[in-house]
Order: sequence, then structure tokens, then C-alpha cells
Amino acid sequence: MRRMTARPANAHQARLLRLLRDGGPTSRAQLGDWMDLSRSRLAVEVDRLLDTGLVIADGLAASRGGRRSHNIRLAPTLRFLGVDIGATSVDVAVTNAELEVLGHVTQPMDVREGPVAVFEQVLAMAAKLRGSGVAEGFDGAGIGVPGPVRFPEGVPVAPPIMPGWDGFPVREALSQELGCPVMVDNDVNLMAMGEQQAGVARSAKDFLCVKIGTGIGCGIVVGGEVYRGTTGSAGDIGHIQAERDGRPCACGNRGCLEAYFGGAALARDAEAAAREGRSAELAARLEAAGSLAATDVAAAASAGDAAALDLIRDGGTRTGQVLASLVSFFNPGLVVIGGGVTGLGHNLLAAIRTQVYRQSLPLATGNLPIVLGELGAVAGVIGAARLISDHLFSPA
Amino acid sequence: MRRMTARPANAHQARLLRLLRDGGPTSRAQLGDWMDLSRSRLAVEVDRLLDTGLVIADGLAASRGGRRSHNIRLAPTLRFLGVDIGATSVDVAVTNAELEVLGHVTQPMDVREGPVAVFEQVLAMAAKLRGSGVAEGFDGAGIGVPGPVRFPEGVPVAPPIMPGWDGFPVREALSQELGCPVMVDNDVNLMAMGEQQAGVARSAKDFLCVKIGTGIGCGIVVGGEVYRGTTGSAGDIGHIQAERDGRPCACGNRGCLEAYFGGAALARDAEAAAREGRSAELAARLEAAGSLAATDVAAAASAGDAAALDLIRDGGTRTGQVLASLVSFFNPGLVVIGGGVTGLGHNLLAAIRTQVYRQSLPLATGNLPIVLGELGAVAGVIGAARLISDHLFSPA
DNA sequence: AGTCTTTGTCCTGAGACAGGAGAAAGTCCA
DNA sequence: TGGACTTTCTCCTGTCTCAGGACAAAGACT
Repeated sequence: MRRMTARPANAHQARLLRLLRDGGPTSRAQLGDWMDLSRSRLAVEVDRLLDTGLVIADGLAASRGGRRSHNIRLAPTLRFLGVDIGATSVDVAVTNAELEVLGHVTQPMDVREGPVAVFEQVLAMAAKLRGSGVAEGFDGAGIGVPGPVRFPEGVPVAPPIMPGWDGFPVREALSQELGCPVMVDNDVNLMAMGEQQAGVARSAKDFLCVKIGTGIGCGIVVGGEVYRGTTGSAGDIGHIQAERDGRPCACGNRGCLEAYFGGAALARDAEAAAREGRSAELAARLEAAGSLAATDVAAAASAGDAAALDLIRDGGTRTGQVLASLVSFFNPGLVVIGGGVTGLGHNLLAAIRTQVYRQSLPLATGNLPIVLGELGAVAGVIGAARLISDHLFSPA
Repeated sequence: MRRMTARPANAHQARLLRLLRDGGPTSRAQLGDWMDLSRSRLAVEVDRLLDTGLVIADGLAASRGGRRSHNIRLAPTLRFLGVDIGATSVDVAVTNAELEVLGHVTQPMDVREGPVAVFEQVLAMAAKLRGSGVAEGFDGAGIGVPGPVRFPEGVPVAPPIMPGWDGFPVREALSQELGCPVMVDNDVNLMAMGEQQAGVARSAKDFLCVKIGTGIGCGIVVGGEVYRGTTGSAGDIGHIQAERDGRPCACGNRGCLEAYFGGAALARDAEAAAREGRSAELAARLEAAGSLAATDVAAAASAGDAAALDLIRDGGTRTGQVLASLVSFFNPGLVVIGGGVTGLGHNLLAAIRTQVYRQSLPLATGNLPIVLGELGAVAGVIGAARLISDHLFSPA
């Protein structure tokens, strides 16, 4: 099947495509109101988009007291691929042009196996989704990787947890393989975009999105746009010092937040608690599985295990301390907590909130919601689809 | 004398005005190149600006191998007033349209006397400048206040060090008094704008500007624009926790950065060192003056006093610790250190640099200059003039 | 003196754009 | 059932915006 080749020819067309993406099928009149453009001018641009095939006019909407309107909508055959590469697993999903998830698969994986092995797996997963009938091909793909990215080129730079990826031309390689445009970004930024597109951050302009997975990162959104920093490492808060002369961290420093919290540290601490006899619940789970993960701590905590609860509270408190500084500095309108350990749920959230509300300036916390992300594992893939659609729905 | 009433009618004209402001007198041909606009289209907009009187064409430039060009420049009679209200002093300056300082006065003052008393003084200073012949009137004024501001309305909100100012309609009141448009912002943001306009940050897009005066604040510039946060308190880093369960702070919390450093804390610590006999140099100065200020510490340090050097190093280290977190988070392309205590100079800078380069991520610090501001006291007033000129040089 | 370069002006044709007239296709009420 | 009213969409017209080319002005260079 032929895939999307056309691109919007001007800013009006780009804006139309995004409005249709986020607002669904819409009449010409409605679009004119939204864009603050005369109906005559708008009609021209819509007609041009119809010519390109990027949008179609199908069916008539119900009358609202007058002539029935034509539904203008994005081409129903458009398909985006969203890929979220984590430290220990990978998510691949297919969306339509409205960024609704049509198919989604998750598999365990180890990033340290390097880009070649990982992308082989990703391509197999994409092929599987295509085989299941939700897509005949892809018009674009967004890729999230767990480390800093030189965004314009789509190349990871100096990623601590994925050494083999440094400088690998992810964007170019995948674009070749998939035969469609590809954009690459940090997984945390994609989570923020996902929650902004379809989650709790829909109406937020300036917000932070803290992802607590194997590591800890923070997506920064300024004026509705992801802020990536000068070298693409903005939001890398895992190695902010949480304790002076504290625990040694893999990065070479001491007392980093990630040395105390995040999936890896949490599992380590839980195993220690089990071995030292501080928790029968955790010890039993360690006995059964041979090792522990963040989910075990969550399960133990909801079973009332005191040691597990302590671990969560302590991690939340440390995260909250760091976050309190960032809230004072950045004065966001919303803070979203997400990532693998959100299974820890409200115990974690309560600890974070307590710390932030206590330590940050009243003016900054006065009306500051701190909430859990509502999309879970699909936040990343929706963000990835949004990334590539933002790219494709911008003037050529 | 009649003052500026015209405003640019469209984005082209606004851009032209800013180019002329930042680039000085320029030929039509040069402007066309800068704006990426055809000479014919540009000529139309320039002619319209000439009609409004906002710009003039005077004299001919030297030939560059062909016909000599006309110099297009901003109206030489335009005058902006820049006001920088600090905790203990106030700066007032007059600039021309190119934001060059034509006259500048500084006076001691106490913000706690409240807005009415302070503005009486400010208006007297402005009148004095006008009397000296550098201006016959003002086309606009920018005001910096030492606390958070609700920017669109130009009203201070919940300012900790200037309680009487909460909710006072600074913008409206001064606009009445001066008879010209007024914009109000946090003094730290104005310092950042000043260094961006005419100082070390001229080419920086994303940078931080740390102002260490009586208190400590941080201007945040994203993509060339000041970021103010959701409630206008972004950059308020003085009350970030520098030490767990540390010194009590005036804000009610413990261990805030401002409890350890900044002009107030530094003076307090210096007086303590003098009284406890840890520094003969500082004791002598205390004896002579009855109290100590940051400048005394600077003088003592440059005279080789060990206790003074310790104070500076300790303050720099703590500031550096906080800044290290913010650098990891924000990944700026430049960090500027300015404010009253920059007299502490390179001892302070060295301590800050050491800490940031040690604690932040290598990717974020790899090519990160940390430098002193180069404008000193005029940074704020130039920033204030820039603020109002940005406002006036934008489409009506 | 002749050629080249640069600047600035003028003109033309393509496209952007708003607003109005009016046709199409419905609702609503008597 | 028919007339009045609404809403949507198309078409037309006049005004701007804009690029690019032709050309004149004014000087540099040889």
C-alpha cells in the first residue's frame, strides 16, 4: 500500500492537520472558527489538503439547525508506529492519525545488548502488529530511548545505561529499515508528550513529568513544547545529589537520587531487607523468584509489609526533596509522576507531596497539582506517535 | 515634547524596530538581507515606519563599491526609563532607543518603606535625570522589583522581602505618574535580559543568570525568552534547601540557601566572625563602621583575610551545590553570576565552578561556561529598558 | 571614459485574505 | 404543509502582501 508522502504546504495546513488530529472529525465552519480564518480562505486550504489525500470528507454530520456539514477528517489509513525502548523492556504500538492506539505489544528486553539486537526485536514486533491487520504500513515512527539524544540528528549521546548506543544513528538506520520518516527522543520527553496528548496534562502549558523507572528522569514542558536543553540532557535528574557524601553511585559521584530510588535501587534495597530478615513478606518473594523487582515491593506494601512501606516512603521522600527544589526553580503548573514504579501508587505520591508542599515556596505550590500519570505504559508510545505526527504535520 | 504614540502595525515592522535597536543604523539593503524579505516589500514597511516617525533616514553611509546607502535608524529622540528597585538601593537610568545608557543615578533606599515612598523617590530621580538634559520625556519605562510579579498585570505577588507591596498596582500607578507605558518584572529577570542585551549572554539562547544580592534569585531564559513560570515565581532559588535540618530561615523553613549566603547572611556571618575573634581584619572594619556588609568581606578577602575567604568559599560552595542540581535539570548553555556580591569576584566564581563541574552530569557541564556578569549595576536598568522596548516594539 | 558594483525605486503578476451574496439543505413553528 | 429562520458551503470581488525583474542613481575601479 502506498504510504503518506504529502506534507502540509504551509502553516495553515499544518495547523489544520493538528486540529483534526486533536479534535477529531470537524466541519469546515468549525475549523474556520478555531483557526480565526475566513471561510473562503479556509475552504481553499481544506480543498488542497483533500487533493493531497491527507484528509478526506466523508458523510454528513447531524444538522445543528441548518444545512448539514461535511465531516472533514484525517485519512483513516494513516498509521504511526510508536516505540518506547526502556532499560529492561520495549513497547511497540500502532496508532491512527488521531493517535489512538490500535495495537500494542510489550516484550522484555535488555538495552545493553546494543542497538542492532534491539532493533531486530523492534522490527519483529512491528511486523507482528502489521500482520495482525491494524496496519498495512507505517507513515512515520517515533522512537524513545532511555538516555540523552541529540535531537535534530536523532542520535543518542553518552547514554549512561546503554553504552553501546553512543553515536548510533538511530533515526537514519530505522528510517531505512521502516521506509518512513523517523524521529528520536528521550523516553521521558515522550512520556510527557503522551500525557499532554491524551493524559492528565491535556490542558497544561508548563509542567514537569517525572518518570521513575529503572532510572529517574524528568520531562520539561515549557509553553506546550518539550524543552531539551543545550545538549539534549535537560531533565536528567537521576544524578542530582540527594545526600551529601551519600551512597556511591554508578555514575562515579556520591549520593545521587538514583542511588536511593528508582527500580534498580529499590530492588536492591528490597533484597537487602529480605536477606537481613527485616521483612518476611519480601523474604518469601525472594525465595520464590530468586530476585526482587519494584512490583514485589508494591505487592508487599499493599499487603501491609512495614519494610516495603518504609522503602517506598523513603524513596518518595528523597524524590520529593529533589522535586521541591525543581518546583521552586521552575514553578510548574502541574507535576505528573509516572513510570514503572507508579504501581507503588498513593503511598509514593503521598510521600512526594508531603515533601514538596513542605519545602517549596508557597507561591509555587499554592495551586500545584501533583498527580499520577493516567496512561501507564502507553504514555511513551502515544508520545512517540505524537512526536512523529508533530514532525509530519509541520510545513515541509 | 511629544512622545512616541505610534506602534508597529505588523510583525515586519516590529522586527525592523528590534533589528535597528540591536544592530544600530542600517541600510535598507542590509535590513532586507537580515529579514529575508524582498527589497520591494521591505521598502514599503520602512516607508510606513518613516511616516510614523519611529525611524528616520539621515545621512548617507560610505560607499561599499556602489551607490551610497541611506542610514535608517530609530528616532534619536526616543527615551526609555529603566528602574531597578533592589532591597536596599534603587537604580534609575535613561536610555536611547538603542538601549544605550545616557544617564544613571543610584541611591540607597529601603523597599520596606512601601511602594508610595519608594516611587516618590524614583520619580524624583527620574525628574533629576530629565533635568540634566538627557531626556525631555519618556516613551516607556521598565521597572524591576525584588520579588515575584504577576507579569501580565504588572503587580507584585506575595513578595517575602517587601510585604507592603503585595498586590500594589505598580504598572498602573507608574503609568499614570509617568504618562507612558510601563512594564514590571522581577529584578532577576531584568538582569538576565540586560546581560542578554548588552552583556556576556549576547549569543545565548538557553541560559541561567544567578543574582546574588541581598537575596538569591535566578533568571531563566528559554529560547531567548525569559521564562516566568505559572505564577511568576520561577527562578526563586533562594529558598531551595541547601542543608537538611540546617539553619532556620526567615521563610519558616530550615537550611535554605539564603540562610547561608547572599548579602544578608554574609554580613551576619562576617559580624559573627569579627566578634568571635576569628578575623582581625573584619573586627577592625566592624569597629570602624558599626556594621559589616558584603563589600567588607570582599575587601578583607582581597587583603588576604582567611576568615573572609572561608566565608566566600563556603557560600560559593553551597551556591554551587544548588546550581549543580539546576544545571543537571536545565542543561543551560551558559551560567552568568551577577548581583551585588560579584565584588567577591573570582574566589566566589572558583568555588561555584568547582562544585558544579564536580556534581553535574558531564554531558551538561562539558561545554558550559560559568562566568561573571559584565554589566554590574547597569544590567538591571538595561534589562528594564529592554523589557519596555520589547513591549513597544511588538505589533499593536 | 568605460565597466562594474551596490543601492534604491517602480512595476507587474501571483497568491493571500476578508467579507458579502447567494445557493443548498436542513429545523421549527403555526 | 408551508413559510420563516439557521447553518453550511461556494463563489466573487476588491484589497493587501510579496517576489523578482527592469532600471535609474551614484559611486568604485581600471
